[in-house]
Amino acid sequence: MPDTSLAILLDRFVRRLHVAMQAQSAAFDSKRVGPGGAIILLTLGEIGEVPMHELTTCLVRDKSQLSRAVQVLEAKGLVTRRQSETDMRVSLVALTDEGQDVVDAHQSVLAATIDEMFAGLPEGQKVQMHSILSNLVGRPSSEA
Amino acid sequence: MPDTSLAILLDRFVRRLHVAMQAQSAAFDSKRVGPGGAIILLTLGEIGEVPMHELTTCLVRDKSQLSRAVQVLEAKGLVTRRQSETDMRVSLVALTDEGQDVVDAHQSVLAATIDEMFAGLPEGQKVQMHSILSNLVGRPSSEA
DNA sequence: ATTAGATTGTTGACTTTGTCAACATAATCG
DNA sequence: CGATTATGTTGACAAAGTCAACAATCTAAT
Repeated sequence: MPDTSLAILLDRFVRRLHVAMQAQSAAFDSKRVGPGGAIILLTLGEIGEVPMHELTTCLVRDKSQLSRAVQVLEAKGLVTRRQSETDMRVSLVALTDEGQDVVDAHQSVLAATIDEMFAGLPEGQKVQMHSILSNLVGRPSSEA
Repeated sequence: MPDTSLAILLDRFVRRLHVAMQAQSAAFDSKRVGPGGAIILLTLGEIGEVPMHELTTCLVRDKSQLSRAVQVLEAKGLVTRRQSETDMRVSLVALTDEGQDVVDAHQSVLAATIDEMFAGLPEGQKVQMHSILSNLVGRPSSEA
């Protein structure tokens, strides 16, 4: 059994989670941030105010992509940006109160959806998976 | 610790795997099928000849998306399509020999890449993750 | 101190993925 | 048979990702 199947299963799981969320999106994504905006907000909710370039390594996405996405979130009043005082280049992104509300809404639905997917299987597998993933990518692990 | 972090870690892992593969793609993706084509071919390699609609449930993607993607793969000579004899609507998709070669190439690189990502952590976590994912989405699980 | 180089973030232009509705054909079921 | 449902294709679009160029700023070497 090649590792390939792990990749396939992984893709399938992610995809299922994705469609499950999309199916409910009308009900909870009041600000219409979509999956793309949601992951940014959720990340900000976890790590607090961060410079853009740290966001790009956290989310493993191109800086241009995040630059634009954050602009949209800012326009919706969900995040703020301010210039760092020690380095004029970096702009620090943080959730607004309104952004935090969106995070809360997404979190509860997401948690429920994940719980449901894990519902049928042996206790503790969710925690186990969390632990493995945490080992895999929990740390920055930049190879630069 | 909300389940949200599981989703974030999951996204990060998938993304890392993705960029790791992309970084090597020039070296092994000789037919330029890209990630989108690759997952189709790999799936076909695992389950053999299947009707289109089964592919869509396996890959959890829109039928239109797969319809077009398969057309491209067919044009490249990597898959064949033939009409089912028992149901004139369904078209069965299967790998060609050339398609199998592409699958082999992708599999070895993918397996090596995954191995490397799991390299630092305790033995057996890869198998454990495979098992959990298999429990989660291994079966068709259509709720229709 | 000045200049060469690297870092940070933005923008432009583009490709790939994903989504949704309309449609033609074929099967199924009353 | 006729109504409905399933299968796959196409059109039209939206979202996500990629790559290169750029201005501004910091860093470090001379």
